[in-house]
Amino acid sequence: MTTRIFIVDDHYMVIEGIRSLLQNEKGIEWLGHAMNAGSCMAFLQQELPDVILMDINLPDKSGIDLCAEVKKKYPGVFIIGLSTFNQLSFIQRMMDNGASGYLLKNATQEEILTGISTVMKGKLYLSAEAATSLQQSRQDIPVLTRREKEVLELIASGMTNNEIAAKLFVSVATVDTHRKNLLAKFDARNIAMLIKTAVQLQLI
Amino acid sequence: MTTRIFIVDDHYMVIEGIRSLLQNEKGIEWLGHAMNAGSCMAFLQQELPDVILMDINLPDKSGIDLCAEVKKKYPGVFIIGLSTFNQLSFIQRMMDNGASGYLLKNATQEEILTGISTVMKGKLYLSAEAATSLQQSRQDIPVLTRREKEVLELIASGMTNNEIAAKLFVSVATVDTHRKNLLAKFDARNIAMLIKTAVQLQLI
DNA sequence: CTGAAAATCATGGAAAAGGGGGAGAAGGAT
DNA sequence: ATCCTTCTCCCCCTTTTCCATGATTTTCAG
Repeated sequence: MTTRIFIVDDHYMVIEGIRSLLQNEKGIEWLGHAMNAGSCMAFLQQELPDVILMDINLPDKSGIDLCAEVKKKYPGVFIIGLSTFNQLSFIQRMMDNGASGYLLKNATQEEILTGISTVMKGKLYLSAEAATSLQQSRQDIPVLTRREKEVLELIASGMTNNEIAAKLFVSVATVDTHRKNLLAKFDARNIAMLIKTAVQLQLI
Repeated sequence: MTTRIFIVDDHYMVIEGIRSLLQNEKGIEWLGHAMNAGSCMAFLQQELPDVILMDINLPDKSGIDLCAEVKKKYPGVFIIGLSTFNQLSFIQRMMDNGASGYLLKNATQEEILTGISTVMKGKLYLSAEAATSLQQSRQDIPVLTRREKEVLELIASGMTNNEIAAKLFVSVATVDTHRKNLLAKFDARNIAMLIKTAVQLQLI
């Protein structure tokens, strides 16, 4: 039984690397690649792979969103996230959206094959070396409400509470409350610390 | 005449991708790869390539620093930076340290070959699609003094002027001055905007 | 329909940042 | 020797953030 693989990554070198690593493997059929979310969705209408290797960063849409979209439309497809070591925090969100695991971009041929066969059995594949820091980061990512995200971005853009209140047509007190809640959720002492964390987690 | 290539990148998939793209090219000799700065320097003591393809992010040292180090010890080697599109601002710093050009990680085989042959002639290779945004970003990176960097990091860690002054054994007025200068250099309206920009430029 | 979560608003006070200006000392570079 | 940058320090005043505490209305899923 062969496993049909499709890859979505905007870096040609990575696509070529994986293709090269998998090309002589028995039981693996290479269906092709897409370099953005749009052409990925287009391809899936034609042909359905067993496993999709999906990068976190895509030009037109984040892999996190694309993952949710694909799983909603094609629940049977297994998705493996591709990430670099310093992107581990995003993988968690991808797995919350239905991904079955992730591979680091410095994975060896063996790890890739193990990952593919693991998720094909319906299990999760978590790279051992990274699983621990993932556990940690999982708790560290605050869950923000729609309004909080909005306020956070405006704060980061340099606006004061007054200006934000005017822009959102709410009172300053409301903005202040959101600000306070943001500080609490990020466990930050002040805005400087808040913004630093938020940018590093790419929430902004 | 063959060009001897060496690559430094901590992502195995990228190494494999480039190797695969270059392996059947005449005039290209593949010397091997390193996955960190240390083993790169070790390799260069044994054998000297004509061109090094070098990633920006390495586990033990930044490609920016490694680039300076290599060029100082082996001025004859040409270095091509490897970057993703959202890392363009760092490439400038790499080229200030002696790199002869850069390739995006979504470069095609043709672009890679063109890049290599261009730098071998002693010219700079700038990917056309990215050259413009590079020009722009070049000016946008503020040059900070040693003390300013120090203060910036402490601000980002959530400390107040008072605490920073105590930590650095200077008066609050001094810290305040640095803070003001930072705001001016980043053209930021307040700390939120400052920190956001600084983190995005990876100055923190 | 009904909780729980989210969004809204408020008061008041202490702490910190922002904005303008000025100025002396230390060090390096030419 | 002189210039320039950096680092240091000061004053005054306004704005904004931060903290504590409490409360009402919306929204939305079970």
